[in-house]
Amino acid sequence: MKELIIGVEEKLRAKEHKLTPRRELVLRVLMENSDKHLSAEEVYNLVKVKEPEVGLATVYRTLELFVNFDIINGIDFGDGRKRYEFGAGDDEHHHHHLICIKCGDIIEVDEDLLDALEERVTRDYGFSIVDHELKIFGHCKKCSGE
Amino acid sequence: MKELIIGVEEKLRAKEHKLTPRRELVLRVLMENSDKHLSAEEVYNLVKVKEPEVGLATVYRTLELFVNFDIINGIDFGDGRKRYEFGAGDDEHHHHHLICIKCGDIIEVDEDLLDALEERVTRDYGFSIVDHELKIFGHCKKCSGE
DNA sequence: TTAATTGCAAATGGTTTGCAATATT
DNA sequence: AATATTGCAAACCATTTGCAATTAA
Repeated sequence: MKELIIGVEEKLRAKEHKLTPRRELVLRVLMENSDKHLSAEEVYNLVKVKEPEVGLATVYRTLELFVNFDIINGIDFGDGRKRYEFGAGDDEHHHHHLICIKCGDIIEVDEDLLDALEERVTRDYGFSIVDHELKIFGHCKKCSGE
Repeated sequence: MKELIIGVEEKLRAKEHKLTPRRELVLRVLMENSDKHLSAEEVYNLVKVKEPEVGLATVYRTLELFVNFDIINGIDFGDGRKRYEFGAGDDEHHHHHLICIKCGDIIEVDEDLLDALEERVTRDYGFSIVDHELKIFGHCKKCSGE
């Protein structure tokens, strides 16, 4: 926990930005919910529990800042709002999402299963890959068993 | 061309909907640009060339209708608006997209390269797959050669 | 004291909706 | 006549932005 916060602080300071109390609050909420994929408004509501004075715009600006610093990244699960998760960091380790279309649960698949596919795309299409995003929709174990 | 239109008409009629002149106009624009991924507003502008009286809401409603009838599907390429393409139809044949982050070009990859991966997800996560969506971001051949 | 951060309210932009007018069955 | 479709303008909703007040270097 603590180390992560310090890590973020250093990351920001390295480019002349700071981890203000408000930003740290946002970071803490993200950390405490790293198993979820919170939307900006959900972060806002959770931040407000700790500090009711914080404005929604600040949350949006902080999330944008964190995205730009590769601390988190934003994903779109098709529900009309961006959601955030801690990024894979600099090590380019991607992960994928299984989205249950019944209960809305999101299951993370940590292994990167696309290596073979990426090779082919690179070779056959002359396309140099920077990033990818795989979403698999279906029914999770719980929801398919009924 | 003609056959596709008739096919759509039958598809709609089967569930008591009709292919009105306005809807056929939208369909024609989509067909004439099936190599692109038009947004609602782009469709609207192209429809207006043929028939300036058409309203934007009609275009949105028509696109929604076509999506519900599995004639087209909407995808989000991360540029803040939905884009549309003819669906794979009933045969469940998926395809993927390579998105050039420099020129914005979208290259379709017709083969479904995810079979092995899907098997693993089904087996290891007990997740029964309904659909998937793979977007690969990077530089296309043209843009990486400079 | 100069620049960055913040809260608020207003603006934005893609999309949806209420409603009255029009067209279809 | 009863129902579906359409255009228009207004509403919606997540997100962004202008600005004045506050805070930090």
